[in-house]
Amino acid sequence: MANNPRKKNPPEEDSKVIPLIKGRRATSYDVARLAGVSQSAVSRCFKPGSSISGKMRERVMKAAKELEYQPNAIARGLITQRSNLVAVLVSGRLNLYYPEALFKITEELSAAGLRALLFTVETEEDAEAVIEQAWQFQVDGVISASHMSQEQYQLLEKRKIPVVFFNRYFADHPNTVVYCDPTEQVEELADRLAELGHERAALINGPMDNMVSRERMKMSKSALAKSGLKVVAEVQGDFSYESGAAGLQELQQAAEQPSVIICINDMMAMGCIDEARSVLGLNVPQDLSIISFDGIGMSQFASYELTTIRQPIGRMSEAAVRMITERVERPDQSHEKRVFEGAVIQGGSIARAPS
Amino acid sequence: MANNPRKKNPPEEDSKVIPLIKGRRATSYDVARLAGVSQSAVSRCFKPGSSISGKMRERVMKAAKELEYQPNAIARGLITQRSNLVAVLVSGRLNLYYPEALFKITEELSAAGLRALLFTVETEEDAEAVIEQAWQFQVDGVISASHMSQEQYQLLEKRKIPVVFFNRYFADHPNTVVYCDPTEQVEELADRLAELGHERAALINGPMDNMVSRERMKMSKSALAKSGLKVVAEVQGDFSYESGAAGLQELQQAAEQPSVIICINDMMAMGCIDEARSVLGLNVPQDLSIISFDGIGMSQFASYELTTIRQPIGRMSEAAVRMITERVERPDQSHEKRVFEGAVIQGGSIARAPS
DNA sequence: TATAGATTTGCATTCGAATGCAAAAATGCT
DNA sequence: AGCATTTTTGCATTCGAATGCAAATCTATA
Repeated sequence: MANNPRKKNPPEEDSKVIPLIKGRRATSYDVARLAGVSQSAVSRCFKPGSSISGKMRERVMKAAKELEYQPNAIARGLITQRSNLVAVLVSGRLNLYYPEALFKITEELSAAGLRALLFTVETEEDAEAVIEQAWQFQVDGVISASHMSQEQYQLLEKRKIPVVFFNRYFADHPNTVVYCDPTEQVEELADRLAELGHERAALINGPMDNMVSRERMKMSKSALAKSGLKVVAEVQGDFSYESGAAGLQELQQAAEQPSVIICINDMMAMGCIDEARSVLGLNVPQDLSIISFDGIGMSQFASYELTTIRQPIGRMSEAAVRMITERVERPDQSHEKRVFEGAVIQGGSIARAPS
Repeated sequence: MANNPRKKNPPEEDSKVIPLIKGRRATSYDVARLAGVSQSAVSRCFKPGSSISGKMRERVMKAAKELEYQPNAIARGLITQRSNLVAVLVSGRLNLYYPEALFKITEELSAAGLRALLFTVETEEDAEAVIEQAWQFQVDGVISASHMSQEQYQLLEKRKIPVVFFNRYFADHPNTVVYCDPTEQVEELADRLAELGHERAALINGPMDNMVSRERMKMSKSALAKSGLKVVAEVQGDFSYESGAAGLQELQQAAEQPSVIICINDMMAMGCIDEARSVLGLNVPQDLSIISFDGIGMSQFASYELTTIRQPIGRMSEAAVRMITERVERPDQSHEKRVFEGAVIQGGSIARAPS
């Protein structure tokens, strides 16, 4: 093609005027030509903080508007080595708590001038593939609210891609984390349960390969112990509504029956409540108290009104985005772990223990 | 920098060997150098269908593995004019039906070798900004499940960015659409209601600026009329749980009370049921029947067990992705509208009309 | 008005991979 | 083996914006 504005050595034939090919997207060269300035000038106009005179800016902007020019983020990314893309890894299946966080994170990223490249990750094998994809797309950072092995994390570190973990972290490895620690609130609730005369509790846990799940289980047990409640049984679910219902059924087998059940997330608590009411014919909370974790929107629907421990998702999402932008700017700064407190939502799913 | 492998006219100083700078990401040149071949060869190895001998491929791949080389999708996008990015526009706030579709769409895109660039859009002004962003990032296409004005759509068309609408379309403008048409199912349900002795229905509508909402309202009314039911009142909500509850309260003012309420989506139906039971002390379905649209996962929780019309979200998402890939390949092919039927979920939220 | 200093502008190159074309190598055929 | 084909390979250029550096213009001062 001879019609390249940047041809370096056009031996004979000189600068044919290239009409803007109909339908072709305008480039900085097109704008430059129309405004009668250099391409550099156009570039500088679109980069805040560049040295440009008012007159020039005006001329360029006028031409840019006429051609509907917007800088090509791909080309820019190539030269600046910044894609302005952040990979967001979420797990969708089981927990409605993710969408809430996801939308918030996306909005915050957007406000920070970054775009969310969304990946769904259900297993560690998924994570493997996703990490390679993210690497190919030169993402500036990763926000992970899903599965990721330590090796996978280390690979990202080695590649100098900042990672912020959302509600999970590696204890024996420095990392940047946003986290909600509901320990105090669990203790508060355990106290409250003791006051209400409860003595026997059961747990419906989440998957044991999940950190949040393990932590919540641990803190629940120790809080219960501290308040003098006994754990009479525990079963395992997978965070889903169905597994909450199934968990309650399984608990029926226990030698000693609990008067209160701690569900490791809201979704299972809802399954548990529904099963208790509609299958076992129990009244919640009169016959059986239930508490849980997360505080997702649905948990306060009138059918459930869970007494639960809310995570401040909005603030956590904000923090995650702030942390990722900071790490993108200064990759070598030290790691940080931001821990938020939970907040008890006084719902209607606990009551005095039946006598 | 003299250490550029591609320097074109290095007059005196000749090809210094450039050590791979520690930590720098490997490029196709690094791989080429290590394997002792040309950069083109490396490029061809990573492009399926290129003419490459087995021996060469092997050598290159070995070097690539050693350097952990993965092609730079940004650079590739610049030259091929394909970013492999698809903007996905969703509205998060009100309807849990979006996350379900969003995750499915993301997975399908991924399977098709495309990445989802996620944008949350709550208003048409948002859409404006989002469209510019998507344009800057050279997205190959847009899947829109949210607000978008006809002007905005035309702007995208003019820019030759294929758009697939998810559950919305412009009637007087050709466009590519995935859509669920529950007309038959509404008629089926209306018939069923008539059989159950219902005579008076009320509607809780969604926002009138929303097409799905308007269509569902219209088809509900005509189905009810056809089956001989009278619409005694209608109120407007905003798709949210709360607005369903409020809607029911508002309906209490009506001169004639309905024995069945049609909610334009599940979320409002859930609000409506909860309000009926816990505030008005009504039994659903004995005192009041309720039907709705969407068939989101929650609608089948035991507390609700909605009789609703499910959209085949999985198949719709698949179709949306297939359509976007087709339009990316052949931008000038004619528009297509894929209409899926709904499916009645026989829940427990309707019963014989009270006498 | 001349000149030093500050500011603005343009030139040329760069980022990393893809690709048309021609040269080189491999293959088939007589 | 010799020549015509076919297949591989490499060279050079391209995509679009950013930027270091030098040239050009403007401003301030004597």
